[in-house]
Amino acid sequence: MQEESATPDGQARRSAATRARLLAAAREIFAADGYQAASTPAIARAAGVSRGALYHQYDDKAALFRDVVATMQAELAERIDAETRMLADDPMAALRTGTLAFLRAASAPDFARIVMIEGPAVLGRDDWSGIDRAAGTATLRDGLAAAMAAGRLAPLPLETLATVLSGAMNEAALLVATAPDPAAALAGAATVLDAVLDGLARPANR
Amino acid sequence: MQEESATPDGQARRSAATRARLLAAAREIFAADGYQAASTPAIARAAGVSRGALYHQYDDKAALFRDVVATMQAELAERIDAETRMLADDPMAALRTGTLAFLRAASAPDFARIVMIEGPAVLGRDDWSGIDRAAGTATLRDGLAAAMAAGRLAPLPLETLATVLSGAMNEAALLVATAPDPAAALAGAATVLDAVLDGLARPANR
DNA sequence: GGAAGAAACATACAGTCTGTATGTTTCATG
DNA sequence: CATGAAACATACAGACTGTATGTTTCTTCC
Repeated sequence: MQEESATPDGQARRSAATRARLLAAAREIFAADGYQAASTPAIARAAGVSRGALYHQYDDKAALFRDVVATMQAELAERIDAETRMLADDPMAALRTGTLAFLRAASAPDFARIVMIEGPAVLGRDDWSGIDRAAGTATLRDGLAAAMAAGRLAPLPLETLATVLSGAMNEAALLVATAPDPAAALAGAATVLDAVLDGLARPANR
Repeated sequence: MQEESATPDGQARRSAATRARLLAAAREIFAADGYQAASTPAIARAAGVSRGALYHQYDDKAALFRDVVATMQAELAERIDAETRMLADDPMAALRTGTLAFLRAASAPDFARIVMIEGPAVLGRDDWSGIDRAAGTATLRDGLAAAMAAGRLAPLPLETLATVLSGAMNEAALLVATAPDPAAALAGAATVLDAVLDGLARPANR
């Protein structure tokens, strides 16, 4: 039933393999050099394919970058989902756990630079928001909706709240990513974000 | 005693004039096309100077962009300062007023794109944070420190709190900037941000 | 007031990159 | 196995950035 590990032989497999090589190489080079300084010759060389193969698989450099961003966002969402799935009955606990999981994953240097710093600039704010809403913020929005429905969270416009909190969490992750002492920074960021959530929380019986 | 309007004649005035022309032209073109697509030939042409003049005044394209960002940040900080200066005795009111002033100013399309979206990507996160800390976030941090000192705000690590709230406010401004109904979006964003601040507030007598 | 030096500006050039156009190999299919 | 298409490789045109070199304008000092 799985479609990924089924190793579809032939051209499909060939294409998938080069795309995978390009994705891995691009991710590394984009993270190290930034979008603008990452040249397509360098990426193709690192991937072990020609530049022609790159332009056959992707419309342009931005499309390759977009695929990298979408892949990383999907990986992150999956990871957070896995950590919060078992907490469906306690929405506030799920939010707190999800926040911590997000901080840990999103503060990885490559994620911070590629997805959060360069993503909006390269893809444009709208396109980037679409990817983010489909992956990262979706999880957050669902969590907030659940908490609000359970009366554990102050009633506020959901989309706006999700966006604002997402911004706060992104900035916190970037802070952790560049901190000299990441562990301490992560603890501090978690404390502040928990305080923000607490401030918006409502007691269980009301 | 004024040094700006004193029209320093000669070469200093000549340089200042070309820099001003370049700044204005660059601001417009960066806002319209983005950093990457904004070519130095186009900027020089729009400013009415040669490309040589541009490279004489600035080390490279990024330095010109940096000057644009710093100028816009300084303008914003000055504007917020002016609106909150008279509220020094009520720190929470100053924070709320400042938030609204920030949302109004930072949701201008050119500010959103140049300073908030492209700034970190072009200048690098650290350099951008330095400019932001010197201008925008400084005002916020001072306001938070005052409120905390007065016991009106939950005691939290100041720098982290300022960064996190700054992220929330930036994201809110971007939301307003691209909203179909900016007035409504601004009201919603202000409501959410006020709720966040309220959640962190402490009663006056304690 | 004029000559020497520096600052501001303009032009020309080298190197690199992006995206496309054209050619070649590998695979699918009847 | 021959035909067509997909995947890949190479060659090319156009554009841009940053620098090097040349010219004009101002300053300064004798």
